[in-house]
Parts: sequence; C-alpha cells; structure tokens
Amino acid sequence: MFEFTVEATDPYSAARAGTIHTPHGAIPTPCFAPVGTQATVKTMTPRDLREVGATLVLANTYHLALRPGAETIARLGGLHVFMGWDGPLMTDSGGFQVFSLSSLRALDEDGVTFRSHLDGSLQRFTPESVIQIQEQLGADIIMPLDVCTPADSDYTENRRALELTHRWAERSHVTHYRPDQALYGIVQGGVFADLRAESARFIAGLDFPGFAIGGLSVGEPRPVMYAMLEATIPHLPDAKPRHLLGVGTPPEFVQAVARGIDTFDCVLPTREARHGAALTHQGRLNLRNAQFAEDPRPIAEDCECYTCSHFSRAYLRHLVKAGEILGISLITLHNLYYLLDLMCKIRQSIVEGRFAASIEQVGHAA
RNA sequence: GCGGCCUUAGCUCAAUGGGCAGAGCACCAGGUUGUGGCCCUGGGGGUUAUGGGUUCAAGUCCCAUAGGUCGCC
Repeated sequence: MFEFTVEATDPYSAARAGTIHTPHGAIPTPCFAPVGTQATVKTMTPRDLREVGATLVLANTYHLALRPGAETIARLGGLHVFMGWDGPLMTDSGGFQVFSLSSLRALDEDGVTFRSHLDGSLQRFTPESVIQIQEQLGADIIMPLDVCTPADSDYTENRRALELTHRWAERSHVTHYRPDQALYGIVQGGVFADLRAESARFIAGLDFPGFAIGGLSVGEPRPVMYAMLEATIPHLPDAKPRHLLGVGTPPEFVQAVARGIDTFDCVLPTREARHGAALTHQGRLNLRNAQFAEDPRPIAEDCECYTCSHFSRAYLRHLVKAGEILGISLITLHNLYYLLDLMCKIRQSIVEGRFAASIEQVGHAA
C-alpha cells in the first residue's frame, strides 16, 4: 500500500529525506518526477528513464482522457502496462490544462465545461469524473480536480477559486475508493499568504495521504513563491509527503526542499531539451548558439550520462539545427540525468547532515 | 541565328503611373516552470546581374553586355 517514511531531517531547515512506498515500488525523496503527459516522457523509453535514475513519472489525466481515452487504457491493463513503465506513476488531474490549454471554458459549482484542444469538441469534467478517470488509468498517486486562477487574479477571485477547490476536494475524497491509489489534496491560494494558510489547514483536515501545492511558478517572483511555501507547509502534517506542482529549476529545488517539499514535477528539463538547451552546473547551455559549431567537448566534462560520454556539443548542435529527433532525445537524456543526479545529491546531503552547505552550492545556479 | 520574358537579402519573392528598397523562410541572439517538438521577442544582413545614358530624383525609362528561360527557323 501507500506509506511515507522519513529517514533523516535537516537540523537547520525543514528539509527531510524519506521514502514513499507505492504498489509499484519505492520513491526515495526528495525526488524529481519527469513529466510524461501523454503516457510518454517525450523521446525516452522506460529503459532510458531507468538508466537516468527516474523513480516517479507524471502523466496527465486531461490529455489521456481525450486521447486515447481512459476506458481504452483500462481495457489494455491500465497505464503502467499500457506505457511499459512498471515503476511509480502519478497522474495530474487536468485542472491546470483545462485552464491553460482550453480556449473556451465555463466554470460552475458542479464542474468545468471546455473545448478539447484536439478537435474542439465540448467536454465536461467534474471532481467525480476526474477521480473515475484516474481510477481507470490506475496511477499510484492521483490528484483531485482543482481551480487554477490566472496569474493576475486578485484576492477576491482567488478566494472564490479556493473555496470551490475545497468543495471539490471534499467531493473527490468521498468519491475515491481504490485503496491501492493515494489521492493527494491540492493547496491553492494564489500569492496571498493568508489564503495559502487557510487552504493548507482545510485540505490537511481532510486526511489525504499526501499533499500537493498548486498555482505557483506561474510568473510570480521567486521570493513570493518561497514565501507561499512558508505560509503553506507548516500547516501540513509532517508525516505525509508534499508535492510541489510544476517546479522547476535547481535553485528552486534546493529552496523548496529547505522549506519541506518532498517531490517535484516539471516540464522544464524535457521542454528545454526539445528547444536545444542543456542544463549544467554552470547554467543553461543553448546548443543552438553558433559558438558550439565546432566545440568537441561534451555538454559537461564531469557528467557521466550516456550523452556526455559519447557526443560533442558540435554534434548535438548539428542535430538540433537539422531538426533531428536524436538531438532532442540525447539532450533530454542528459537534462533528466542532471536533475535526477542533483536530487540524489540533495538527498544524500540531508542524510549526511550537510544540506545547509548544498544550499550555498546550488542555491544560486541557473 | 531571330524574337519574347526574367535577373532585387543566403533562398523564394514584393515594391501605385520614376519619390527613403520590404516580407516570409534561413541565419544570429533572448524567452519558455501541474508539455503541442509549438510559440513569442529582438537583431544582422542589399553597389537592386554588369557598364553606360535620360532625369532634381532610376529597382522602375533608354542603350549595350552577361546569365537564365520559353517560342520560332
């Protein structure tokens, strides 16, 4: 079943190292989950994912419900079997996509109506239907439908969204029945500390096995995001895992872990790879740049990933400029290896009681 | 050999009846945080094939040359 154990805590911050046990294996935390929206981390085979050290993968309810459909995936044995990944899986509720991808959407007390970004057809999600879809998909960790406000929303708008999110969380909680799945509660509240605290207290009161923090890293300044974590996390129980949705970058990982976050998911490393950018300790390397045209060095001299041990920046730049799939694939592999390796080091530093020093090392990198 | 049409940015092409030579793509450089490989924002680029002529002013009108293309002996 689902269980979270804490193995070490940092004496100088809220950071902790632990393990989330799921029916499909253990997730050492802190952990970064690569995003596989359409039941695939773009260009990566499950074998690749294992090789770069991924333990948890996030897929998306919205996309999979529209195509190929949850019933289809259920008939084919569930998401794990369907995509060939037998490790832990998390599905996002689709709340975010309804608000970010769909051009037309109408919100009411019972749910949300929107147009499919695929064929324009009218679709309907309710808290209950989203839980039902995710039970058909069968991920180990699932998310309730929530209301995401635009970045420029004011206090009143955020309060209304938050209260609706809370009512939907209650409905999701009573609807969910599969005992082998952990349904997390999602905290919202925009950039308002009192709303964040109120949301955290309310959601924590519903006895979810884990919690997610949403609506951050949507354009607000980083100090604001950190302040929102500080307003939220003290109200969540220490004994349960906390996931930060949609984040992010190495310094954000360190800062969020220091405030008590256990898991992350983010499209950035894989998306940046598709745009020709490689992540390194020295910052982002835009491999499209002409300066790499005849650079024989790997992306990073000290990186032990398959890409860095076999290919030059010049070759990768050529692949990117030529629009070759392999370029995307090799850079994605490196970016994931880099972030997952970084997360291992963060975990190790917590276990060994020297996490404070790693804040110095990574906290200011790109 | 004769006649028509064409030649403008790296590429494909615009530019009222002479009035500051532009676009798309490419190139160069930024951006991208619960994923459309998309997209967005800037930037550098020209002796308008070559040589003459007319005009206050020529990518535009006239002559010659070169290259391309189509048609006809």
